[in-house]
Order: sequence, then C-alpha cells, then structure tokens
Amino acid sequence: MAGAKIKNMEDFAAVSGISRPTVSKYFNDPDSVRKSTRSKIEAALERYDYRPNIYAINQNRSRTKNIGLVVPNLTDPFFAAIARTIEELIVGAGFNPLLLSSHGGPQHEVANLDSLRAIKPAGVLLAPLGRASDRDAVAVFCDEIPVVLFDANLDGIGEAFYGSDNLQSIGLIVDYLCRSGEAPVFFEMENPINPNAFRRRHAFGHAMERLGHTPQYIRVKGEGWDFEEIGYREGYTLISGGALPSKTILCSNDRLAIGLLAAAYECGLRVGLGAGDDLRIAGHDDHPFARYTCPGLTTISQDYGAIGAQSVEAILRIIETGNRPEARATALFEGRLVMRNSA
Amino acid sequence: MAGAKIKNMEDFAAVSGISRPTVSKYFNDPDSVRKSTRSKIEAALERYDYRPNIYAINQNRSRTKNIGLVVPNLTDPFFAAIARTIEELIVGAGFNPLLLSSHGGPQHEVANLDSLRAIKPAGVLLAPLGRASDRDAVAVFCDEIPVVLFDANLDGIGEAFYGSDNLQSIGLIVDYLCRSGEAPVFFEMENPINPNAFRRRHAFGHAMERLGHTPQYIRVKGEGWDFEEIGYREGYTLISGGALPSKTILCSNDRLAIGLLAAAYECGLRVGLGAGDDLRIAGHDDHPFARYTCPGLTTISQDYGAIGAQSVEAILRIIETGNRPEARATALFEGRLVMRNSA
DNA sequence: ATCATAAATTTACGCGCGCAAAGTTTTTGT
DNA sequence: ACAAAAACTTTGCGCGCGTAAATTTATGAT
Repeated sequence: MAGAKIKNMEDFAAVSGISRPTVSKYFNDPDSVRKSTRSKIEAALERYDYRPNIYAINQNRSRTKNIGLVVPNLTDPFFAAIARTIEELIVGAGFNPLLLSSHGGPQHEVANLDSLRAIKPAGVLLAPLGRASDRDAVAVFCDEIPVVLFDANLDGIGEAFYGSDNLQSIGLIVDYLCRSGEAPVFFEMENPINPNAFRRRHAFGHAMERLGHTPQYIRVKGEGWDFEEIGYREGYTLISGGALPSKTILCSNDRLAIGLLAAAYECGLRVGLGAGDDLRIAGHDDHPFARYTCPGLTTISQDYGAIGAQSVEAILRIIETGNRPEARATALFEGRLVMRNSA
Repeated sequence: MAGAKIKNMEDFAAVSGISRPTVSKYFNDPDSVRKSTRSKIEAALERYDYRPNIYAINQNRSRTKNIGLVVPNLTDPFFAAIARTIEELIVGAGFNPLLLSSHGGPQHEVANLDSLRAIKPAGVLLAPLGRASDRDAVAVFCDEIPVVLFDANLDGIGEAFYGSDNLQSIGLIVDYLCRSGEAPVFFEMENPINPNAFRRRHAFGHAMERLGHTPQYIRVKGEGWDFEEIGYREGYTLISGGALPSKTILCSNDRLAIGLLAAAYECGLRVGLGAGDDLRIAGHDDHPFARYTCPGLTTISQDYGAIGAQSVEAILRIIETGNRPEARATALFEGRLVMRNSA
C-alpha cells in the first residue's frame, strides 16, 4: 500500500505509531490495550496487511494456540461430520484446530500423535481407534500433553472422556424392536476393533434379558474398517444360505447395516416394518447416509453435538486454567431413536 | 536416558559428538552427511529422544516442508478418499501435508487460504469449490504461493490443473446406456456449483447428438452441497407426479443418484436393467457408497489415483526446481465404466 | 489541579535453528 | 603417496517475536 513494506512486527509498529511490545500485546489479546491504541493499530492494519509470523510466535510462546483433533477415520462420514462440528467450536474459541485421521491403523495413530508432538499443541481431542490403539504410546502422549478422549474410551487415559451411553441407546432400540414385533438378534463382528462395539454387545444382552428374552448374536468374520463390505458379504452368505436366525436384526452400527441392507436387497428380501416385508433391520449411529438407504434405516442418533461441545469445553478449561483436573471426568450422552422404514 | 536433558540441537550435537551445523545438515537430509557421522547421530538419536523444533526450523528456512491440501468438502466421502490418497503421496515425498476442508462455502475457502498463508507452505494442492469460489481471492493466493488445482478447474488460475475428462466419461456411459436400452435423460441441478457439472452437461449434449438423439434434461432446484437430499426430494416429486420423461436417467453425480434411488424405492419403482424393472439410474464418480445402494449404482469411476499422483508430482517439481512453469499444465484423465445393477 | 493507577515505552535478552565463511580433517582417485 | 575433493568444525550472525524490568506517559476519580 503506502510504499513501505512491512516485513515484521517492528516495521508494523513503526507505521502504526505504537511500540513493538504493545503491538505484540495487541495481537495476543486485542482487549489488553487501551482503546485509542487499539484503533491506531487497527487503522494501520487496514492500510498495511501485516500478520505476525506464526513460527516466530510459537517458538517463543510456551503454550501454542493449536488444538489437535484426531479421529480414527475421516473416510467415514460419521467422523467427518463430528470433526467438522468440533473444528468449528475450536475456531470459535480462538484456537487453531489441526485435523488428523488415523486411517483405521494404530501406526497412523501414533504417527499422528508424533506429528502433534512436534507442533506442541495446547491440547488434543482424541477419538482413539480403541482396542487397536497402541495403549502405551497414547498414555505416554497424554502424559506430555493434555488430552480429552471422545467417542471411544481408553480406561484411565486422558483427562476426560465423553461419548455415547450405549447402555441407554441400545436399550432404547431393543425396547422399540421388541415392542413392535419379533425380538432382534444382534449382528456384529466377531472381533470388533471399537470398544463401543463391546459395550453395545453387553447392552444388547442386558436389554434382552430385562425383557425376558435370551439374547442371540450373529458374529461375522472380518477385519479392518470396511464395515459395509463385511456387512454385505457376510449378510449375503447368511441370507442366501437361509441361515438367518431371526427376521429382526439389530446391527452394531449403521455401516454394517448398510451392507446388510444391500445384501438383503440383492437376495430379493423386502426389508421393512410392513406386514408383507421379510426382514427388519436396524442400526446405530445415524450415519449421514442412513436416510438414503432403501428403505431408510431405523437407527439411534448419537448426540455428538453435545459430545463435541463437552469435549471442547473440557480441553479449553484445562488449557485456560493451566492445570489438569485431579479427577478424570466422564460423561455419557443419551441417544435418540430415529424411526425410518427399515424396522 | 543418560542423565543429560536434550533441549536443543546444540545439546544433541554435544552428546552425539558432532558439530551442530552438521547435525542440522543431517536433519535436513540424512544422506548429505558421511555414513560414519550419520551412524553416530543415529546412535545418539536412539539414546536420547530429540526432535528439532519445528517452529525454529520453519522460521529460518526460506521454504517450509509444508504442503497445503484443500478440498471442497470433507464430509463427502469422495473427497475424503482423494484427500487420503494425496496425503500419503505427500508424506511419501518427505513433506508435511496440511488438510483443510472448505465445507462447501467460499468464505471457508478463503479462510483456508488465509490459514495456509500463515503457515507459508512450499506449495498447495487445491480442489476449489468452483463457481462458488472467490476467484479473485484464489488468484491472489496463487500469485503468492505455487498452487496446483485438481478436481475442479478455475481457468488460468494456478500452475496446473488435473482432473477428469468429463467429455470422455460421459460419452462412455451415454454410449453404454443407449446401447443397452432407451436413451437417457440427464438429471442435474439447475444451478450447479461445480464446474464439472457444466462440463458434464455439455458432454451429455454432445454425446447424445453424436448418437442421433436430442438431449433431454431434468433440471431440479436446490442450493448447496446436500446433493442426496436434493436428488431425493426432487426425484420424489417427479416420480410421484408421474413427471419422469424417461425410464433411463443419467445423474450428473453419484450423490444425486443416491438420493434419486431412495426416492424411486420409496415410490415403489424397481430400479434395474432387467426386463421387469421400471427405471434405470446411472451416476458419475464411483462414490464409495455406490456399491451399497439398492441396487448397486452403475457409474463412472474417476481415476483419482492418477489425478492425485499427477497433482503431487507437479507441485513437487515446482517446489524442487524452485521456479514455476511458464506454461500452465493441464491433463484430463479418463473415467472407467463401472457396471452394477442399477442400469 | 492532584495523585494513584493503569497503560505504553524503552531497553534488552532469549528462543532454537538456518546459513554462510573460513579453516581443518578425512576421503577419494590416480 | 600425494593432491584434489569432499566432508566436517568453528565462529558468528540473523530470523521474528515473547517477555521482563525500569521508566515515562496517560487516565480518571477525588
């Protein structure tokens, strides 16, 4: 603009008529300077486009303004949606989110933690892989940097955990299914990677027994995170082999259900809650695509608005007070039944 | 470990018995030092866990090792998958990827560019929003930092563009649809945001005329990026109103098709290529969920392996040679027909 | 107008590393 | 064995900013 090139804060301080330390103070907190000087600085800011060098800032500041955000798998729209929600909360709080995906692999997860270490974040929000996680590596990391876990818990690790109340949510949908027809069997993976899967398994057993039924399980083989594929493949085998033990199936998560729905369709089974339908299928999570399956998937919607908000609030409190809580906080949020046409 | 705490490169140089500048050289390129000194450093690296401070590094280095990666919408699994592919290529090349999503909004897009500016990346891979993009803002950014566009083009902006050959791919699927049955109508949004949508529209017209048909279009209303919802809502209205002009529908993209499939299902129409089926629906992109629709969606698979590889290669070449190409490179990659049961 | 207080300024140091220049040692090729 | 080349060491500056201490100036209530 006005000829002079602003290369650093010193230059900028000169053209704004304020001393550099005060300008520095302004950038760290615009409200910490007198109104008259603030307007002087902001006037200069409009004439010259200067921005403090992030690297120089972070080199000298003990705590950066970065908050790491690690999700198990960004390819899963469910996590993409949570990440988006949380990212916005972080930005809104004046921090800088750093989104990383573990791509379903523990080696990626520790690599992410390593990347974060280099960035010296003020705090980290971590949705761990769960059982696949390198527990020790995560624990060491949490020792160095304040971490709040969400979605999946690792007992005793991190300052807090916020997730869904699987006991409540599975109870809710089991109640509904039993009330509206035949009791469900539980469709899940033999060796799930996610701790929520185990909680849901137990919650299912609990809910069924409460209603006087003996819980039945379909445990399918399959590795990794390709849940739709597993649900489809194993579902197809079961259906075409006439091996389905029930006409009502509750899937451990929506992605399995989506695969199972595809298998049912391909086998010519009509899924739905009508009299003429062959099969009822329900899921859990309210996956972004659950509205567009055929038929729409009856499922449980997790309150990840609350989970995200609570997680962000927790990490911000730790960052701002500067001391970690003595007691590890935990809260589980209730799910909501979303009724569509599949069950 | 061995008592002494390593706080910086100087300390580390001391315990490894090598001078600091040489250690610095090692960290910038391990192969640039003699094998004997490298093994000395690596021996020390195992005893003490030292890592150079990223902020100090980047403050002094003229070009950082960061590469920005901006996609229009991470909630879309299609872009999540591309991003993952590209991320890995960047890491493999020894650079540090920085993934940002524009969340479908131009204000987020410019905010992302602003964030990147602060990070002073060596280069940026940008999949712009397209018509919604703030063209001037992007152009200014490309002036400051080398940018390679992918997926969606902005004419004349950036050092290069790599994307799909919509003329070829739409031609391919139109050929297939005409060969195997009734000629398709083109289902699209009235005012698409993505430039690819326009190319596909024209490609459709071109392909149809080549085959001696007059192209017909269904142009539905709808704003934003909620394509499934738009496809569903408008599809439902059309089908239930008996207003479908053809039994064969080619959607401008898979997400519209997914919504349309749900609408068809709900209206009781059987989608498929069999004699008893009511409707054929095809899409474009080979969305990760296209395999699990009911029935599986016949579509075009974009070669985003090639697009990603080419884009990364281009930005790396610019970074490593240090000078931008005089001519703007462009390449379009061919799509592949993926036949499933919907058409 | 006076004075206590809050805010800005000056001065100065340090963060951890990149990088360049000049001198020294080691390796390489004949 | 020797010269040339390559690699290393020492020295020292600079990056852009945070931050602390001491001093000066502005504020606003009495």
